[in-house]
Amino acid sequence: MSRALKVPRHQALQAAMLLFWSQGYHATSVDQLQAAMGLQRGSFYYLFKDKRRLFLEVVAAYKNSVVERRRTLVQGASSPSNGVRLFFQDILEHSLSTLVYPGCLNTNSAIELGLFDQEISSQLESGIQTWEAFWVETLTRCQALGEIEAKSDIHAKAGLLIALTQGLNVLFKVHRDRAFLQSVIDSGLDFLPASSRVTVTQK
Amino acid sequence: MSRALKVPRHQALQAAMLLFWSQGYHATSVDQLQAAMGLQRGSFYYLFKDKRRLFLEVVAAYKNSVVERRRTLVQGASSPSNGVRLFFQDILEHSLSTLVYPGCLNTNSAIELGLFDQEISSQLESGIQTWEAFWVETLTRCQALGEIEAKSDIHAKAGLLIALTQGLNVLFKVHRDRAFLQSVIDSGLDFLPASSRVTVTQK
DNA sequence: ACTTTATTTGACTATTCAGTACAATTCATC
DNA sequence: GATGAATTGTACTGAATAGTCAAATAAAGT
Repeated sequence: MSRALKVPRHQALQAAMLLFWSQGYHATSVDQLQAAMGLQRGSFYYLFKDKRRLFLEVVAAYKNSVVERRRTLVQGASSPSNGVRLFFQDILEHSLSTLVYPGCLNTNSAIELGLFDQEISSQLESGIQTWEAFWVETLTRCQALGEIEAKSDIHAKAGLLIALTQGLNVLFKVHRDRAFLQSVIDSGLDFLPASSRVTVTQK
Repeated sequence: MSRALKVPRHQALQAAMLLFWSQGYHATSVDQLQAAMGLQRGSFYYLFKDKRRLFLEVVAAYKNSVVERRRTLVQGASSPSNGVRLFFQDILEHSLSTLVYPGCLNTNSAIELGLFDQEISSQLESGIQTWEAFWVETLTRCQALGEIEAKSDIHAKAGLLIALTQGLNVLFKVHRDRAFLQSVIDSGLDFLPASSRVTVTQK
């Protein structure tokens, strides 16, 4: 029964994600969203209830695409500390390659929408906490392998990685200079063993 | 000749600053601004041309109040490295004491308004660059006094301080736990001599 | 072919928004 | 206390906004 969707939901969500990412929540109108998603007014509201709900879905979609991709990148690295370095390398490449989708949709939105909406905020905050937990886990693996000192405060370092991630988003606005940004990253990661130590590969 | 202003300009600007700071640019309407500033429609536009121009003035006012205060704090410290620590201590106190004006108006706005307005963006970016230059200068003084290693990459560390500042803004959203935040700051500043080394005071 | 149900369409509403117009008011100066 | 420019109050405009609705359409099952 019934008729197929003209535009697949995931595709429409992806378009909305890019728009919110590049412009923020308030600066993005339903008209713009519609157009980018290839939907008419009615379909938009039929499919996504309203702008606010759409945004919540977009945040979830962001988690399942961008965030998951980076998580996989870290986990697939030859060692946890190389995973951390790869993560920041990926951020660097991403940011140098686009002016349009700067930083992280999650944290950008957390800053823009701080007190604006309870549900949205808590969604965004949970995204940040997820990262933090992931860093704690990754750094614990580093520690177990002796890649960082046993006495290191893992939670503090995890917080520092979050801070570095977000801090880079701001630096990118001012410097599009790879060498400089690389030096900031290296400096921030100097508690890790010197880069790309080749670890024992599996037979 | 003529009549005095009902509300002094600096006072109106201060009110506008707090509103923009807590809500961001787009989420703040002229109606709200008017009300907070104690002005009627006509006076608002008479005194501040329009919302956009007001915002530019607010950014300038922010520089002359909040930013200058912190700069003075750093410069008045017993040593440059203690100045850096004092700066982050001040940020920590500020953030723990208010939920309403989170982070830095300057960088928050840079993120919200990235591609929205050329003039505003370049104003905000110059604010970031000013800080960076200030950190370079401060760290150079540290180096001259032997507080940090001679071979340290000052520019990278300056970038790191900017990143740490901004990164904390995001962490504050999730953790209002002094001990944790303090540990992140300490961890980020561990290239400085251990805190509050009492330096030779002037006679 | 007909019915059912999901989707699409585009016109419509009501509200909020930034910004304007201009008359009324105030007050330092003459 | 009259003058006139600087300030204020308020009603207005037009554009953009988010969101609604009901009729039109397409597919799938009977």
